[in-house]
Amino acid sequence: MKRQRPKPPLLSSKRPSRPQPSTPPSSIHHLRSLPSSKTKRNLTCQSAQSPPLSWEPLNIQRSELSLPLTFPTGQTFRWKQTGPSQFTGPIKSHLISLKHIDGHDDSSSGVAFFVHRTPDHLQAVSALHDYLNLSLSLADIWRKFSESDARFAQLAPHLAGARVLRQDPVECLFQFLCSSNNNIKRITNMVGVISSLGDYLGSVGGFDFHEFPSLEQLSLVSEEQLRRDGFGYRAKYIVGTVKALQLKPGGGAEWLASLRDLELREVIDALCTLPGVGPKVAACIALFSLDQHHAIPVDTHVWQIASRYLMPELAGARLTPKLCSHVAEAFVSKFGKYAGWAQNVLFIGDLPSQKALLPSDLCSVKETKLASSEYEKQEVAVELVRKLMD
DNA sequence: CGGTAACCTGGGAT
DNA sequence: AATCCCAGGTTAC
Repeated sequence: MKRQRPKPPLLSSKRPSRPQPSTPPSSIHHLRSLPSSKTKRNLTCQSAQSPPLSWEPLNIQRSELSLPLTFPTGQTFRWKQTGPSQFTGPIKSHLISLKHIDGHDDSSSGVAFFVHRTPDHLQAVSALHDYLNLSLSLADIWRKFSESDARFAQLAPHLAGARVLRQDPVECLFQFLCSSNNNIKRITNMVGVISSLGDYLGSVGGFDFHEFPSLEQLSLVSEEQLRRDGFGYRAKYIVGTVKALQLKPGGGAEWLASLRDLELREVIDALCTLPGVGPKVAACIALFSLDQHHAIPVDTHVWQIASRYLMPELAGARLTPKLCSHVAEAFVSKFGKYAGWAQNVLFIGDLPSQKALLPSDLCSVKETKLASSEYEKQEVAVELVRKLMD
C-alpha cells in the first residue's frame, strides 16, 4: 500500500526475523511458474514444507468465482491486485495468489491458486476452500434469486461469480470498524496500517502482506498512534473493541467464533455491544464471517437499491434506523435464506467502480439533487412509511 | 424512545 | 479560494 505522505513508523512494522525456510532453492521450472509481479526481487516467501510451489487448479468454474467481483468489492480490504487477472492475499498464516485461467467458455475457464508461503500446504488448501465458501454453490443459490426478482435476473448475467467470502471473524470485525462513514480507498489504507501489526508473511507485486494481528498484537497500538495514522474518531473504536474482547471469558477470538452458532438477532445484538459497532457494521461481520447468510447490511447503497426496486414507496425518504430494519426484512422475505448473497450482488451492481460491466440501460442513475418540489415528495414518502409500519 | 448533530479525513463538486 | 457534500455509520444528546 503506497501512502500519500510520510508516516511515522508503526510499532511493529519491522519484519520479524523468521527462520529461513529449510527448502532448497526453487528450480528454474519453478521460477518460470511464479506469479507475475512487477518486482521479482520481492518474491521472498516459499512454502516451508510440502512441495507444490506452483500454480494449481481450483476445481471450479468462473461462474462460481469471479476474482474481480469478489475481492475488490468491499467485503475485504486485505487483497491486492498483483496481475492482470490475479489477486494476492493472506488467509490465516498462508499467503496465496489466485488468478483466472482463460478458456473458450465457462466450463473451460476457471481459477488457479499459488501458495507463496504456508506452514503446511494441505492446511493452506483447506483454509482457501473454507475462506472462499466453496461448499456453497453459487449456481444453486442464484437460481432462486432470479426466479423471485426481476432486477436480480437482469443483473446476474453481468456479475457472475460474485461470491460471499467466509472470513475470520476477528479480521472481519476490525476491517469493518474502519468502514464507518468512510470511503473504500481510505478504509484500505487503514486496514493496511492495522494489518502491519501482524506477523510478516511476504511480499508479492510490491505489496507487503501480514497475517492478521492477534488481539494481543492489536492491544499494543495506542489510540494516539492510530490517530496519527489517520484513523480519526475510529481510533477509539479500535482500542475500545480490543479491550472489550480481551475481557470476554475464553478470549475474544473464541467469543466471536462462538457467535456462528447463534441466531442472527442474537449475533447482531452481541456485536452491537462493542464500541463502534452499530447495526450496519454488525450485519457486515455477520454476513462476511459468521455464516449469517441472511444478514443484510443496510447502508446508503442498499437503501438506494431498496427504494428504487424493492420498495418504491420509500423513494425520497431518509435513512433512519427504524426503516433500515424494514428494508432488511424486505430483502429476506424476497430472497430468503441467502438474502445476504443477493444483497451483495445488487450492491456490487450499484458500485460506481463496477458500472463498466453493465449495459448502460441497467445502470442505476443517481438521483440528481432534489429540486424544491422534491421536498414535498419526501414528506409524502414519510407519510406512506408511517402507514406501512402500522 | 425517535430524531439530530457531531465526529476525523480527503477528494470532488459548487 | 472557500465551502459544501459525500464516503458501505455510530454515538451522544
